[in-house]
Amino acid sequence: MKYDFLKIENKWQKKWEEADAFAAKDNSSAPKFYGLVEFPYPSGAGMHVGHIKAYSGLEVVSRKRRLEGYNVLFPIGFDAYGLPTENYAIKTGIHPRKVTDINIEKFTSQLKRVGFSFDYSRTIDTTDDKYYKWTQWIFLKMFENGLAFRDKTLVNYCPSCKVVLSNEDSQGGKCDICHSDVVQKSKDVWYLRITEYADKLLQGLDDVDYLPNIKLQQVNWIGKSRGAFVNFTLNEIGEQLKIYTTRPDTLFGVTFMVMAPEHPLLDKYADKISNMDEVLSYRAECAKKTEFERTQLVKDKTGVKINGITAKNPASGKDIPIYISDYVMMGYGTGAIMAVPAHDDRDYDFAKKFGIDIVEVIKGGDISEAAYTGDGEMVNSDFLNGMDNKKDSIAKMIEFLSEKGIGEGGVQFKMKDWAFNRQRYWGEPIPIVHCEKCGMVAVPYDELPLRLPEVENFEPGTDGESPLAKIDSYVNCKCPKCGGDAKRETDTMPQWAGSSWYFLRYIDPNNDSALADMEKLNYWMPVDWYNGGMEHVTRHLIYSRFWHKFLYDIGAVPCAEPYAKRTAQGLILGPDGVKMSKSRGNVIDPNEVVDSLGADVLRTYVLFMGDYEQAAPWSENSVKGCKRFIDRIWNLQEILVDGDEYSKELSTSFHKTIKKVSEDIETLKYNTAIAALMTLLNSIYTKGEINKAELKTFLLLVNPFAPHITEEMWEQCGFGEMLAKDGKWPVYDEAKCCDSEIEIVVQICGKIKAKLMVATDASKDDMLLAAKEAVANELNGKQIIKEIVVPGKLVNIVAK
RNA sequence: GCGGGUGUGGCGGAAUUGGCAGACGCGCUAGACUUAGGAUCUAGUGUCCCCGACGUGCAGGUUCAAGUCCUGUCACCCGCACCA
Repeated sequence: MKYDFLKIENKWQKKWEEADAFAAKDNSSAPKFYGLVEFPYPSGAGMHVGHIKAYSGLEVVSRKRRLEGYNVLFPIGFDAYGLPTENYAIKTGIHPRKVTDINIEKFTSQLKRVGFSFDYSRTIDTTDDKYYKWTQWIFLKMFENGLAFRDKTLVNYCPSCKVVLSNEDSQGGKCDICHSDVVQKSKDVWYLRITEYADKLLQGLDDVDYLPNIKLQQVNWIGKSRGAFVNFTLNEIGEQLKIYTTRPDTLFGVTFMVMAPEHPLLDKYADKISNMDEVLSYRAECAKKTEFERTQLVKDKTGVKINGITAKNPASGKDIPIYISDYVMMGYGTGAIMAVPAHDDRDYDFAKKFGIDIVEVIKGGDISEAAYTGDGEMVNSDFLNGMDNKKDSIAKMIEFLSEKGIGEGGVQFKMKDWAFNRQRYWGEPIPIVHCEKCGMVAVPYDELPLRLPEVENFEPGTDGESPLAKIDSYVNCKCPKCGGDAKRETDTMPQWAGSSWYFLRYIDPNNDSALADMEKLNYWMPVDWYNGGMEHVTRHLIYSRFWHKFLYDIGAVPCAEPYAKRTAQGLILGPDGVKMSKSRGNVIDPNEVVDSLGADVLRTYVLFMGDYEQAAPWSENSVKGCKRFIDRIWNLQEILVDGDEYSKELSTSFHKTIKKVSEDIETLKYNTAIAALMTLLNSIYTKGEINKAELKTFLLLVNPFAPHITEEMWEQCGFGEMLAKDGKWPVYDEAKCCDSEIEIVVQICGKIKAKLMVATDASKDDMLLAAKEAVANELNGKQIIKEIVVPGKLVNIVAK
């Protein structure tokens, strides 16, 4: 009888739903497992095969855990605020709320058709006011604690999307949404002081089990460096110019200084600078450059010498010139540097171009040719001379600076504060009121959620103003503090807000008095295993860890780190080996695969196609292999015989496979787990029959990958009503994992000469004896020099 | 430039501590069944000068034994990028 996958998959999806088969229990004494997958943005295009792969990994783990007796929380939700929906609304005039609801419904039905065992009763939607009430609550807590603040600074601005972008959203100088060039613009923006948590975010990595490359990316992103802050006296005005350096050992080699073009000291002492007009025009030129242009012109240094102000090298006492150049950024360190051309490539290029002295202070290179950035013995450095630059001179110099009161050791981070507002409609309203008398005032907690008002026109203003600014009834309000006339903040939060704490809400999705109940948090947190895309490792993952650490500090959550373990899946490429994209026309629609081959085949294939963590191309042919696998499982019913224990012939294979599959699922090696199941299936067909005990185990092992067919066969064979309810994950006996006899290889000088069977527990001597007998002819007349015996593997005889 | 990763048949990919390279799947070849086969089943399938030799990007090295360890080198991919 042919396997009617459409009918049977539908049948079990309904049964699971009716039986609430995958609901997590809140008051359970069973051990818990919290598996988390990155919740999707419900785009109009519907699900992508990438989603299937991302969810299938932990889906398999979750199903296995349930069979092992765990109380499993495996939830799903929707990260529904964001630009695509808003842009669609602008284009079509359909309200984003409506678009979002339609898309969520579409996604949900697609997820269910794949048979994912999510607990749908806990589904959350970040745009639901019951949810964003708590997003706003967290924001207010941060505001209260001085972590949310407003500042006028240069921001990354996308002229096309008309929004301010965070550094994370404008990597490479391109807008993350529309990919046009980002420009620098001075604007009043909201920031979250994530830098305050830089050290905690770094240290926390020691306590979690993330893939090494994920950790590393976070470490690099946080970018901690050790060095020193040094004050250089400006001769003509007596003021100090503070710099940051990681190389205090080279202080004697400082022959000039460079300030960022935007440095505020320039404006303060404009009257002392004789060529201020030149300075201003250079500054204007830099502001016009996009981030992209600034990084493109890496080689060619530009700058202007500041006439009228010089600095004093605090070590050598020499007077040195000051320049401005856009190779120094206002956003890192202090916005000014000490330049050591002999030992820094950039300073070297600049000095060569502007004809500045180059003084060697570390031996080892040829500074007439290039900067020497290696280590070596200190020279031309007074009290440091003769020392090793790495070992002693840094400490010595910092000591010298502290004594003189002109500097101290310190650290810097590459990570910047998080620009936390967007001039857009479809986002969480920032619950702040601007009052002329009281300044910025928080909306009282009991007025949350501050609901997003209805608007006619979602288009942002040309001046980068939020659409909310056009709604007088929203903007004009009373100050919660003094009761006087005030205006509401009209910017909204960025998309990353709602996703920064969603995993907490799954634990208690309907709570109206707290973001989640503490007792439940205590039971479920932390997330035991979080899987998602590599692309979120520097943004979402850092942001959410930051929020969580803050919530921990104010006592709202019970643990310091949200995710105990984090993994990432590789991309599914198009059949042409290139990243799937609509424009390339190489997109595979998971729904079509479900329709034509079935959900079990789709699920199995995305895990079988290659290394889970590596990118792999979709293959229309290969997927058929998984279809055959599923069909062959169905046909096992034709060779089913009675029997309540494993047959002699297959016992070892079963124990081995249970072991292999159990272990591989825990280490993301789904491809080899499935391969082992295929191998076992082949052995069964070779034998020609399978007994009930064997089939039961086989169905259980396959169930996490292909739940529908295994449920159906479970029922038909009378093993029980529902595998998901009454199945128990099979156990193996280590002692039964190997046969009594094993094949070993006999080598002479490393070349294979024979293969033979020996008892698994044969001694080294027995093995050697058997081996010598097997290759007696070859050894004739030769002198044996060495004999190597590896139990259970091989015998190698070295002979001349 | 810096950091990380990957190079294995026609393809996707397997290979505990160094111990039979190519598991499993696709594709391909031949056969069976069939009105038919893009269904199913059976057998075969790294290469070549095929009783033997050669084979894991390339060149060396260590070892009884190297895909795995060491040195050098090339190519591709990803992340960051004038971070002082």
